[in-house]
Amino acid sequence: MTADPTEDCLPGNTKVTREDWLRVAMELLVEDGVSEVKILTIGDRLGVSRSSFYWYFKSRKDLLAQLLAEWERTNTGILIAHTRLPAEDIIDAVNGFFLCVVDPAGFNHRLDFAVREWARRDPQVRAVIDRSDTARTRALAQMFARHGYPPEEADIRARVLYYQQIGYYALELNETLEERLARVPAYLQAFTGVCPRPEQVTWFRDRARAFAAV
Amino acid sequence: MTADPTEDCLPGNTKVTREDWLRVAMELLVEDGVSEVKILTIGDRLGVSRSSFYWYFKSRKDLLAQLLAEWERTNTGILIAHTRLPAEDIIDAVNGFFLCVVDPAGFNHRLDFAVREWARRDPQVRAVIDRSDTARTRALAQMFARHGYPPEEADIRARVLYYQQIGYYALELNETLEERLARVPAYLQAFTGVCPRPEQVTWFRDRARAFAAV
DNA sequence: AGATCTCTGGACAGGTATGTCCAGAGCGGA
DNA sequence: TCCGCTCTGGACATACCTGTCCAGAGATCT
Repeated sequence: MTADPTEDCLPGNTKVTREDWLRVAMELLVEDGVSEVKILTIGDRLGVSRSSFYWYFKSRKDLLAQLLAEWERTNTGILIAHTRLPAEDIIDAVNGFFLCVVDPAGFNHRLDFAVREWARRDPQVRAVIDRSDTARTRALAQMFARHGYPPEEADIRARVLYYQQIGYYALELNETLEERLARVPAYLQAFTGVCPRPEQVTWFRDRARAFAAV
Repeated sequence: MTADPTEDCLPGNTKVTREDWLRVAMELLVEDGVSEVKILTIGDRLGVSRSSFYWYFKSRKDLLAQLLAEWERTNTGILIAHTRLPAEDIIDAVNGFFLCVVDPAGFNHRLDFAVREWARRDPQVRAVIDRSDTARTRALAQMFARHGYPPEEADIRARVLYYQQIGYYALELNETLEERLARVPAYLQAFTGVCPRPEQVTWFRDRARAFAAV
């Protein structure tokens, strides 16, 4: 289904690569959750039999471990990087953080929730997530602290901001971009306690719309 | 396993009731998610064969529909009721709302997330959840509005508060009660923009600890 | 050309789920 | 007492998943 009909002349008898298996597995994880990451389903989408899978991977468990590593590398990495963008004041800093949640190439919230759901029934996955959540919250607290908030307040504001973002995505509201953008100044005020300047709101809205236009 | 050894003398050949099936199904939904709500598993826990299930229910789908209705009736009902508790000021009102998330007999966040996870792969469940989320957010906005916040600000504060709570539970942080209670004054300030009086913080902490002691 | 190495298809085994069927167990009423 | 009604156990059919095995297809190297 998703398999390119014009495959790039793979060597030998090869029809699909290990990366193909991983890519489709990740798609299924994001779209339908870990329980739907089935070797049979991926094979069907790729147009090959399951034997190919067992050539590249030891077992389904092996595949899932790769997906988890990929999640930690990308999602947590991207989020933390955005908390460290250069910023003149706290409003610009929060704007920078917001960028990664509206950027389609940034934080993948559907992947994040697929992994959280998975963790509910797998203690090892739970441990990996806990590590990421701690790192993310700390990075946000450092962001507030850099802009003059006392340690305790920086910690609380980091939690309110991070938990709220996670909560927003947990609800899967399917709001339009403009509905969200309309609330940006109010959110900035609520999260920082500071009133944003009009040009800061405009800056963020323009960047967000640019992502959507792509 | 969970079946009472001393069953209350049920009539005829009856070993378990329809309510037993529903109760254990709900336990499984809360603990392990909808994919683990299996007729075989419930039957094992009750110590009866699957035939009993098909006497009380048409199919697994039938059972799941009952569970969803039960969720909507309890979780959303309890949450909205807490937004309408009598309160002298906004701090007391938010305190009242917080009560239902620390009360073990109140809002069941594990059930809420089990249902949200379920909704990811079932559009009909999604529709039911959307209805509840809208009702919950609106009830919170009305709470802020009753205490003098202008409509737009009431809406934003409702969203920050509700999303943050959902986000907190989405992360499954497993904090201790005291860790959470230490942050209560800062949260109240962040959510309302008003500094709580010491006796208001004490009031909530005492109530929360009373629940934990049960 | 022939050997070799990589990868794939199809058959098979084993496990577990739902749903159907029917005989029969055990009270309660005529 | 015996009939009937409610509920249960166990067999059976069907489906779908993972994992194993092995023959063999197809490029590449010698």
